[in-house]
Amino acid sequence: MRIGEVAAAAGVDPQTIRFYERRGLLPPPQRDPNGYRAYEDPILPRLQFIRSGQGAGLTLVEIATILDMRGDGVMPCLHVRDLLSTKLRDVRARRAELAALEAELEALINRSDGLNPVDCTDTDVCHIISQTPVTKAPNPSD
Amino acid sequence: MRIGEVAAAAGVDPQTIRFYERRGLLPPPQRDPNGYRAYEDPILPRLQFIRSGQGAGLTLVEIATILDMRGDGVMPCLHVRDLLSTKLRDVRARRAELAALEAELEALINRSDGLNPVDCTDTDVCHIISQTPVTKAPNPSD
DNA sequence: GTAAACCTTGCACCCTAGTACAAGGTCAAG
DNA sequence: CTTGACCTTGTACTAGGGTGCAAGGTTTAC
Repeated sequence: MRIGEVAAAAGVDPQTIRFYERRGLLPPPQRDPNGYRAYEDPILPRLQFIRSGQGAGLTLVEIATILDMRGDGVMPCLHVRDLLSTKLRDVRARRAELAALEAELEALINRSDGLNPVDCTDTDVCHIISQTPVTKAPNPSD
Repeated sequence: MRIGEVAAAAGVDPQTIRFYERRGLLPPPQRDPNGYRAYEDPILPRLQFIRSGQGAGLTLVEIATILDMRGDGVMPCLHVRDLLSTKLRDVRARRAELAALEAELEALINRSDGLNPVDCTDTDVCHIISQTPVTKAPNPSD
């Protein structure tokens, strides 16, 4: 199979496949005499696995470590459990941060209902925000 | 005040102040004869406002739009309410995504308790993950 | 006079997961 | 023969919020 066929079958862009190869998630394939990449069927489950890993919130680097263990003949199960547990902790922590931010935003919006624009002072760029506690709330798209 | 004093007073790095200036969050200050930035006192509440905005989950670009409105003599209150409402929607959506991911991770981990490493097949890089639905769950650090 | 501590500019780099583009090679159809 | 669709490589770019470094100028303390 050529890269375009693989890409179409997996639902990704050919560029993404080359990108995964550079990142070590896909092994360098055989080449046709003209230099085109020539893939074997097992590439498809491998791409599927990468997507599943992403679905579980793993980064490409983390997925690569799993793939590398398999490549070295090591069962990655325990490593995967570790990764997933860590990820779960991260997700919970992030959710808690976002819950705090959500409450903060609600409070700000509610409070702004009672404020009048004319009360804005110059030093106080905007009185809706200027009372906000300086907690290090990361951006929602962080 | 020189940049180092402002930085110390605001609790940020001098480089950060220059960075904010380049990004349009701080106006280009006066210069001493030697070329050093010479700040006036109002720089401090402005830096404070930036930190408050960040605490409310706003990006530097969003904070800059608020500051620009004030600079143009426009009351940014309505704009700020819009930003905060949008941000609140984003945060809620992100929280929902993370809740789904959390449930997914819990399911994966629970299921892995009943799995035996020897059941891993070759195509199935790791049977814990390979059943994961391919939902586009962004990474928790997104 | 000299060393430390400050200031200036501009540029590169970090992270993630790609996407876009340029310049060229290859292959099949008409 | 040419057009179009495919392939190759390498490079740069995106967002976000800075951080780090190099190479130089200035000021302060001793």
